[in-house]
This record gives sequence, C-alpha cells and structure tokens, in this order.
Amino acid sequence: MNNSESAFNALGDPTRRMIFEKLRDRPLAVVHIAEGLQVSRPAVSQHLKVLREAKLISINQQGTKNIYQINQEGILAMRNYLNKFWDTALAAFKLAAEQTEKENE
Amino acid sequence: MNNSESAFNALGDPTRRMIFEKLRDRPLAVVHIAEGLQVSRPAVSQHLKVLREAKLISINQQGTKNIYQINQEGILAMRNYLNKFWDTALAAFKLAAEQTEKENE
DNA sequence: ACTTACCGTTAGTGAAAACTTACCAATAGT
DNA sequence: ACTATTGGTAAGTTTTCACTAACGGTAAGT
Repeated sequence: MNNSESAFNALGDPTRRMIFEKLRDRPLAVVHIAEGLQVSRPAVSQHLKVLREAKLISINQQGTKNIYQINQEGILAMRNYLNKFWDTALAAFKLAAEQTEKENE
Repeated sequence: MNNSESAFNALGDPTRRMIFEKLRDRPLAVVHIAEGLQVSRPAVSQHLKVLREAKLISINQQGTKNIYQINQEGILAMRNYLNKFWDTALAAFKLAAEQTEKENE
C-alpha cells in the first residue's frame, strides 16, 4: 500500500478525521486528544497508529508524553494523487473528444 | 455529512478506489466496470451508489445501459478540504512560533 | 523506593459494512 | 411477442474493523 492509499484508508473513518482535525490547530498529547472524544484512550491510541502509518501525523516524544502533530507528507500524497487523477481524467476526456470529432468528419 | 466527508468515506474502501480509477480513463457501463474486479456485479452496483452519493462519479443513462463517469465535484471537495486544512495548520504553526518567540524576549 | 501520570498492546466482543444469491424491472433487438 | 442484455434492490451471510477491558512498561515527581 503506497502513501496515498493508506492515507485515504486512514481518513475513511470519522473518528480518525476528528483526531486529525484536532491536531490541525495544535500538537497534542494523547490524553488531550482523547478528551471530548466519545471513545476510550486506547481506541485513540489505535487510531493514532493508523494515522501515523499513513504519515498524516508524527510523534514528538517528550518524556512520558507523546505529542502528536500534523505531518505534511501524507497530506501531500493525497493532494498529489487527486491532482494527478484529475489531470489524467481531463486528458483522457479531451482525447476521447478529439477521437469523436475525427469520426464525424 | 458534507461533500468531503462522504468522499473520504467512499475512497476509504480499496475496491471503490479501483472502480474510481477505472473510470478515470474512460466512462464505462456497469458490466465493464465489474470485469476484472474480484467481486460480483451487484457488489459493484452498491459501490457505485456510494461513489455517486459522494459525488465522485455520475451516471449517463443510455437506454438500458448506465454509463458511469468521473464527477469533478467530489474531487474538488476533497482538494478544497486538504488545501484549507493545510493552510489552517500552517497558520496555527506560525502563530504558535510567534507566541514562543515573544515569551523568550 | 514508591507513587503517579502517560500511553502502547493484546485479546475478545459487537456492530458496521462488504459481499453473494435471488429476484425483478426496463430497454433493445429479432 | 419473445428473448437477451443490463443493472438496481432486498435478504441474508461473512468478514472486517472499531471498540473496551485488562495489562505492562516507562518516565517524572516526592
């Protein structure tokens, strides 16, 4: 599974999107990420693992605290995927239009 | 659920990503989408429904054939989400850096 | 040393969702 | 008319995965 694939998988879950958006505004320790969320702390830990493997977030270990923060790499992977996807789709569309035009001459 | 949410949900599934990528190159009827895929045609139909509701694809009905094609709307929703997300994260980061700087004066 | 705070992992459970089978409706072609 | 093609839906099964409870491990503070 490449970067963008694991990133799409990770953001496919609503709870993980909430965590992801919490970290958008500031880096947070796991306890604080779990606050306000309706799942247990271990569940949050598991989600963090998935997000980390997708390179959407990264750890900054400080003593016993694990401070999580946004990682640009995963975001870039998704953006590149979508940009390239659309470019390819558009090119295919234009090519098909030209083909049709020729056939009608 | 807004647009980008349902889009992320939809692309969270690997089979749906495959379908989505199949349609990138050309519009296809359901039968042809199912070809090569390791799931039954009804399963494909169900996936198409999810992708359609996320506005990632759209139908072009031609007689008894349902031709599916890429829909830019869902893609744009995701791109906008990611762009805005990153902008916000960057702004928050800069603000935090300035705060820290002031404290160290 | 002892206690407290923080957090990852494992095992087991429950719910969501992906899948298949069966069925039916609509159009196209003969 | 009838036959074939196309494809959506419903019911039921299977599988996946998100979740909790319990445990252990590490670092900080006293």
